[in-house]
Parts: sequence; structure tokens; C-alpha cells
Amino acid sequence: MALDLQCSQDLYGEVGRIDLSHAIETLLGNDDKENDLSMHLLTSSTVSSRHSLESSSCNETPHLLDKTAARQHCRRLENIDTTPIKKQEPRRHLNSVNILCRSKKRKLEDKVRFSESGKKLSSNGSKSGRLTASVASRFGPLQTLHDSNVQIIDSDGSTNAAIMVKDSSGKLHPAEFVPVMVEERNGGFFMSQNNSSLNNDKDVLNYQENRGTGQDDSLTNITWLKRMSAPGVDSVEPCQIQFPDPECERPPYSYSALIQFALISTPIGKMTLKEIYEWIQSKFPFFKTAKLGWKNSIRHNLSLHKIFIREPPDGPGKPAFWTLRPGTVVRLPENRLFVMENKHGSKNGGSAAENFPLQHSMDAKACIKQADGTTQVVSEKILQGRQFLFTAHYILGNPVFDN
Amino acid sequence: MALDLQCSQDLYGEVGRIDLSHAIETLLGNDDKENDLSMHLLTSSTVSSRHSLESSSCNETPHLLDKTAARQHCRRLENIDTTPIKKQEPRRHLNSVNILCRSKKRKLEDKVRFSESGKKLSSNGSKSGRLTASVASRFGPLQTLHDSNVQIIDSDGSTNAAIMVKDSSGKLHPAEFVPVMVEERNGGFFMSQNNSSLNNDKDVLNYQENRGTGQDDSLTNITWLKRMSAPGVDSVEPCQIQFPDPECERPPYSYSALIQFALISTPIGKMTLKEIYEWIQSKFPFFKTAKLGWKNSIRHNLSLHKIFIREPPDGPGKPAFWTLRPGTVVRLPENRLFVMENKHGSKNGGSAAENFPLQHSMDAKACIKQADGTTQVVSEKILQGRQFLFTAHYILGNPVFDN
DNA sequence: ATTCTGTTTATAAACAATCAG
DNA sequence: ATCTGATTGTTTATAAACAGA
Ligand SMILES: [Mg+2]
Ligand SMILES: [Mg+2]
Repeated sequence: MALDLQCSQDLYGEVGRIDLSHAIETLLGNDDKENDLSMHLLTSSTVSSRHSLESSSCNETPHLLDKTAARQHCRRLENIDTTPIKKQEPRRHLNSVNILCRSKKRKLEDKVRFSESGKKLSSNGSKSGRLTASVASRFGPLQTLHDSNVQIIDSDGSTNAAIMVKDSSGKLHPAEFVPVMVEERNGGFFMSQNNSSLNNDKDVLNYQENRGTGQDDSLTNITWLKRMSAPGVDSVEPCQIQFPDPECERPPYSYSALIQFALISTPIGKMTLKEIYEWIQSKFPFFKTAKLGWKNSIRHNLSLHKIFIREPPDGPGKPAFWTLRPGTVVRLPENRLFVMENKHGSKNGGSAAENFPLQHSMDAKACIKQADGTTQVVSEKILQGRQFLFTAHYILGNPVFDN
Repeated sequence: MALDLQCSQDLYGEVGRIDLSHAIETLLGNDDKENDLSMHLLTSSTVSSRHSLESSSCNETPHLLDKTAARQHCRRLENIDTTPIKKQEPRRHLNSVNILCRSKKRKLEDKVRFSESGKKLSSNGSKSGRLTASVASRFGPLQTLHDSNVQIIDSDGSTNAAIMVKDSSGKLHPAEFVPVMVEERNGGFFMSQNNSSLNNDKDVLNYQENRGTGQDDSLTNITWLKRMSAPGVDSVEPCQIQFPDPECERPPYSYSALIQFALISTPIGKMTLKEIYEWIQSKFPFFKTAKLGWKNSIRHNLSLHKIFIREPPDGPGKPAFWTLRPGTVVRLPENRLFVMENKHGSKNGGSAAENFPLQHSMDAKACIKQADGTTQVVSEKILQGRQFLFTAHYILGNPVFDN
């Protein structure tokens, strides 16, 4: 007796096996260990459709031997259920960013595609000529892209870079640079987009804060989320990520994001491992009852990703702290950002080019709510002095930074 | 009816569940979907010992509720079988490196521990004083360690850094710097250690090459491995990693290592994805019959690790190439290394500090077998001009670099 | 001796883009 | 030109091995 049980992503045809002899022994009371038992994870409907497909000829119907293709087929047609070995949460929608780089003078043009996290995915660049000119914005020239010799080029010789954004219909149009509101808090800057003063250079709005005292629950409190689009702040687009019922559903954030949320929720910007566990469990009760192993995943993320830095303990026997690498950009709901202040320049936190693969200084003024409670309209110079660079991602409205 | 089936590494007590209703339906011919079926992955012996343990008091016997602890217990006592959900290959033994940093002048001392891949694991460093002096070696000052303000300090004011090595018995003793033999090939340098001339600065040995023509099978050919410890080259220690029977056993290398071996086996130092698949399958036939999904893992490694860089295709419709990031150090069997030449300086390949967290120029001359077949004894200056830095890891005899 | 913390590798998966037929 | 399945590439989740405190 043999039933197929598993199939990897790469091939549908071959199946793995699991030893069910112990289960059989218990279930049936016999000890026939010769039984070679496994089970199709394909549902019966899938099995039948697969069988019918395989028995027909090649050219007429798909083989579905490749599981990637099968699941792709599944997504396209939405009529075949291919149950995976391990069911995972659906991924948030991932976007890529197309940037048109061109230099009129040198008659060069290239289109570069980036992933959300800033990794360069492709470029058509002809190898014969290279785009090397750079834009002089009000904060200085744009940086060279991280792993590329291609730079973002000004389209007309002015100070506006030609960053083209592909909208949902696939049409390319130039990205716009907008003013930003900034609040200095928890060792960094909380930033939100202000779209209403797009065409008015002088229009710097005040951020009305009406937050209560006590624990900072800014990340899970719906009222705070609303507040960010309150007085004077026009939300550019509604928040696409809704908080699910925290009592039962899994939060739609990656482990890495959850850790980032935890770390920026404290005034000192650092936490012990145990505190991270507890913060996540308190804010997302899903993890109070979650399948065990999530703590393993937390530790895995802390260790793997360079944005999480272990700070040695205060003394022997005390627990170590985890902090965010200076300059880290944390993406928050409603297109807001938190930027960890780079207190030590680029010394400890890596080069600016590493932290901001798609960096661009904002062509805007900002109103900063400072840590001491006072409000200040800051000039570009102050922003620049703090190494306060804004990303193209933010402007495009759908950033997820690094990890 | 309930049988435990899965448990994660973090907790033994709680169990996951798998829906076996379909299997039961098939097996038993009934459709009693109310059965809540799962199965202990503990063997019966484990279960019994666990039961007895749990029924006794806390202080006398271990609870074995934590699976990490249980498996550790398992390794120690070797009498409890805790079958994991997914059985993995045993890891190669991992070593850490202890480096003693001290400055006599400033009366500061610190011991820093590094993982094999160069990540700083711990230091006792008092926060009151920092070690900032650096060694002037024959190739210039030592670099600051990657994520630390601690530098390797000379112990006595001379040009030898006090790198202390912990041997198998746990005793610390100073590391020695030895001459090296170098062959320029396949876009980088193959290097082997020459221990026989340790105390003779002038003794630069020749590397007798008797390799045949044709395909470069240097990584899987045992005769080549022997050759590296042939004329004039005393092997420091026997190779601890034996090639298993390639026909059936899995090679004791990580996916990342296999890809690195593949990439440095070609004269041009780059390969397409398909060629990587084929090289690995040809050299390690295990993968001809391996469980599917290993190709997924290869792609995963290529994409994840920064040492693997995708080079855009020559033209539309052609496949892209994968190369090693310049400066990458590939660890080979028998304590040999391959260092990818850094043709473009630190521009494309990241800073030297990133590539060589524990870098140290060798206090030695080298005999280079050049790509054109000629042999040349090179001076330090040439080595330096090529940014040819040696790692403390290599000297310690057990390096695994980055990923 | 056990638990907690931290590093690294393996494996499966979701899904985007592109290529081939 | 469009659909479809295969291939290539990026990212996240999960389990595991194992070291050291
Ligand atoms: Mg980390
Ligand atoms: Mg890569």
C-alpha cells in the first residue's frame, strides 16, 4: 500500500514519504511494518484533475508536474487546490519599483527595476555606455546605487530626478516629491507624508498631538493610526493593511517587522530578548497561543539580519540588548516610517549607501515635534546634518526596507 | 483518540497536529472525521523515560520539556532518541576563535570571541576604556574589526599581533604566521599553507604542478588533494573532511560551499544557474537522485548570500551569470583557500573590512604560479597591490568564510 | 544538568518576472 | 499577440544542529 504524501515546490511528480508504521500500529493494532504508507497532499479534486491531465496528451493540457507552475496555474485560474506540505501565510503583495535613468546630454537611457527592499533586480543597460551623471538636489547629489554603476539621472538638467512610477494599470509616470512631517521620539524619527502642500513650498503644517501618557502603544492602537491622518494631514491613500482581530488571527507582519515594532516602541530603543517576546505577545495575543517555535524564529531573525544588533550586557550575568542598526528605516502602517537616528555617523551603521540604496533627500521642509515636546520647523541643513535622508521607496508609497 | 505528532525545538510538551482523516479514510474505509489524530515523534523508549521523568520530582530528574535541552541531553547520554520532525544532516563541527587583544602601554586587555565566519560573538571589554591602538604589520596597519571598536593589539610592541588560539584541550597559545603558496587561476588565487619553512624567512618553495589538461576537476579529484601536500608542502594537519562515497552519500558541504566550488572551477569564474546545477550533479552524483527541492535551495542560497552576485546576461534571451563577489574567500579541503581577485578595488565588492573581518596581511613571501604558466616569487608589495590579504581564520586552520 | 541565548544551515513555500513553445 | 508551463530570482517561515553562558 502506497499513498503519495509530499511534493516539493520543484517537482510535482516525485513524492516524499513519511513512516506511518507507528500510527498504523496504534490505529489498527497490527504491526505490519512492511506497509509503505504515504498520502497525496493533493486534494481529491486535484488528484482527479491531475490524473485526467496526465492521461491526456501533452499538447492539449498542462502536465502540472512542476509545482511552481501548478501553483501559478492555481493563482491564474483559481480552480485547482494544490495543498502544500507546509501551509504558509499568504505573502503581502510585493511591488517592484521601476526607475528610469537617463542623461540627455550623453544620450543614454536605462530602466532599472528594484525590489521593495532596494535590491537591484534588472536593468537593460547597454554595456557600451554607462550612466554616470548625477542629480544635484537641494541636499546635494544623489548617491550611487548600492550594487550598480548606474545612477539616477536628471531628465532635463534641473534638480528633479526622473523617477518613474508604474501605477496599477502599468503606466509609467514621474514620481512626486512631497513634504514630510517628522516627530523625534524613541531614538529616531517617526515620519508621515503630507500631501496637501505639494505645490506650496512654504506650507509647513503643524502636527497636532493628542496622545495620552503612559505606555507607548502606537503600533497597535487604532486611534493612533487615525491620528496620523488627523488635523492638517491628508492621508495619501487609505491604509491597505487592516489589523486583524488580534485575539485569533495572525498579524500580517513578518517576524522581522514585529521585532522592529517592538524595538522602536521603547524610549531607549533597545530591548532584551525576553522583552521582545513579551511585547509581541502582549500586542499580538496570537502568539500567546501560537504553535511553539515562534520564539526560535524570533531568535533566528535577530541573528540573521544585520539590522538587528546585539549590544553586550551591562554586566556579567545581565541580559544583552538588541537594537536597530542606526539609519534603519522601519516601515509602519499608513505609509509612515520610523528612521533610527544615526548618532555615530556612518561609522557603526555602515555606509549611507548601504542603508539607503535608493536614497534621495526630500525636496521639502519639515515640522519636527521634538523629544522635549517643542515644535520646530527645520531647514534642509539640519536634516542633512542629521543624515536624515528620505527614500524613493517612501515617495512611491509602498516601501518595505531591508529586513 | 489523540496521539502527539510534532514538537518544535522550543518546547517538548506541546505538540502540533496533522490531519490524518484522509489517510484514515483510505486505510480504514470509514469516514470518521471526528478522530483527532496525531502521533508522538518520541519513540516508545523516549516516551516511557519521559513519562517516568515527569512523574518524578523536579529537582531530581530533568523535565525534558525543552527540546533543545532534550537533544543536548541526548547527545550527552546517547540513550534517548528524540526523533525530530525533519531529520537534518549533522552539522560539521563548528569552532569559535578566541582573540586576545591587549595594549601594554594603555594597560587594557580584552578577549574577543568570533564565530568561524568572522562574526563577533562576545567580548569582556570594559566599557570604561577602549582598545584603539593598532599593529603595524609589514603590509600596513591592521584593520578595525567589522562591528567593533576593538582592534587586534600587538602584545609586545613588535609587529606580531597576539592572536591566541584555543586548542582542543582548551589551552590558549599564540597563533603563528606562516608562508603561503599561491597559484593564480580561474579569476583568483588558490593558496596553500607551507609550514616547513616557518622559521626561515628566505625559504620560498616551488609548487610542482603535474595536473593534466582538460576539465578542471580539482575539487573532487582525490589525487589533486594529495598533490597539494606533495613536493615541498608539508600538510599542517590531515584533512578532517573525507569525501564520502560520491555515489550514495551526501557531500559534507553546505549548499553555499558547493556553489562556491562550482564557480571557482571555471576559467572565467562565472556560471549560469543551469551550469551550477549540472556541475554539482556531475561532481556529487548524490544530487542526481536527491530528494527534489535541492534546486530550490541552490537558488535560495544564490539569492540570499551577498557573496553571490548576479551578472546580467550578455543579451536579451540569454541566461544570466553568477559570480563570486570580489575578495570572497572560499575555504577548500586541506586548509587551502581560494581568494577571488578584487579587480575593481573596493568599489564593487564592498569595503575590505567587510570582506575580511579578521584580516591580517601575511608576514611571508609567496610563490605564485601565474595564469600563463610561469612562476614568480612575489614581494609583499605586489601582494598588497592586489589587495591580497590573508585571514586570521586561515592561520588558525579552521576557517569557514561568510557564506 | 538544564534552560536560555545566539549562530548558522536546510527545507518548503509564496510569488514575481521572464522565457519558450 | 496571447496563453501556458518552465525557469529564474527574491524573500519569508519553520525546523534543526549545536555552541556557550
Ligand atoms: Mg543580527
Ligand atoms: Mg546574492
